[in-house]
Amino acid sequence: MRRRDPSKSMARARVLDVAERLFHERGYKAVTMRDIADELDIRQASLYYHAPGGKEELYAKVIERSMERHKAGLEEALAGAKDEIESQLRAAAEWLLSQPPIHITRILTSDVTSLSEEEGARISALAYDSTIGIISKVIKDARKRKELRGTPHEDVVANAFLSIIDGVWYHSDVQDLKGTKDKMAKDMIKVLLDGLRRE
Amino acid sequence: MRRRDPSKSMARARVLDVAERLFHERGYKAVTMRDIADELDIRQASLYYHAPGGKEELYAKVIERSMERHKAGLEEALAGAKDEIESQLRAAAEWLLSQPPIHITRILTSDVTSLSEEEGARISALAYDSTIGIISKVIKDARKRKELRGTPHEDVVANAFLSIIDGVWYHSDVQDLKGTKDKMAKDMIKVLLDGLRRE
DNA sequence: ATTATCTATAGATCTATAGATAATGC
DNA sequence: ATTATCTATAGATCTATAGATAATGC
Repeated sequence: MRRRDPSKSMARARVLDVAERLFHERGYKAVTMRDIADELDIRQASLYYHAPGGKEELYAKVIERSMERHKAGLEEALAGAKDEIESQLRAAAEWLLSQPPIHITRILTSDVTSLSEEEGARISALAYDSTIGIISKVIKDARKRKELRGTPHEDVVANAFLSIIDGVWYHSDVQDLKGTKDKMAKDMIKVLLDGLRRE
Repeated sequence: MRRRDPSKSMARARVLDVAERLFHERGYKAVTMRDIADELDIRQASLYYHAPGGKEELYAKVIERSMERHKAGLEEALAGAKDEIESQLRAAAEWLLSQPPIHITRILTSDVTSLSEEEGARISALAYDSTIGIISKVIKDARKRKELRGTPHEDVVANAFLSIIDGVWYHSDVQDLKGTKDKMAKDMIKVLLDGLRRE
């Protein structure tokens, strides 16, 4: 059984890593194949050895991998948390802050509009399921346990939660804010939860 | 005194309106001069009569105008509100929901990185001052009045507030959620404030 | 033979300019 | 003359393919 699948090689993984970082940072259209090749210190054309499907397929593969990792990471974090909303959101935040920011709103509102309709719909659904959908369910379940009041809609709360994490990343990057990202996230979760608990 | 400044004409205003809508919706790189011209039903080259400075300058002008309008809109809304945080945030939300979503995070993290360093820094500062900066000050002032507890950092809270408004736009667009945008925003503000009030 | 690069280049797209055309207003 | 378009096109950038080259592993 010869291992000849280039999808398993180290070089291939490096390509995906670099592409993922750039696509997440700047978005689909703002990243060129040359940008990715430059970071890898190879020629632009050489990139097609690892990404024979072209840019759109590379983006799709990158986002798929990233979203599957986030889905697994979030589910694992939640499995390790107590059956209680604060413990769960803290665990989710801890996972999210261990990864670069995902800018999920930009993916859903901007990036996917540059893809084919089919691919865009697929990526949208996957990105939603792996992030907003997971947190949304956590909120829903906490409401079933009567831990939280019944409003606003779970998806809006989940989106707020994820945007807050991205915001923590942004503000800890551009400003020299006292306190770590973890502290900022913890404080912000406390605010969100105290608000959600009032009836 | 002949009025010969094309910046005052109706056609010019239409160009800015269309460009603003597209740039806000998709971001700088995902919008081409042809996209804008197509929407205006003119040839791509004709666009340069109204935008002689080219794409980057058009983007800058569009964002400037949009940000100045938001700054004025927010300040006016706040001036008409009671000297009390809930009234102020509701007024700000009402203004923001009267306008298309701004996706401020995408502007700050993605769009500006495609501009020249100078222009990017200028647009970043302006976008911040006109949105996050305004709300941040509202939070700060409410803390001085002891209406809110002292944590988390105002900018993180302000960013969360604006992201929540964008999220309300997104979820009311893609889903058929019961309840209006205003109701969703009002509920979410209540949550945020109840959380911020606990000490 | 396989893996991973390279050079060269085609073709599409995108930004931008030059100069012509037509309508309107002094 | 001014305003607002148009056609034609240059030049840059971007995606993608073809085919050569070199190193490594059976």
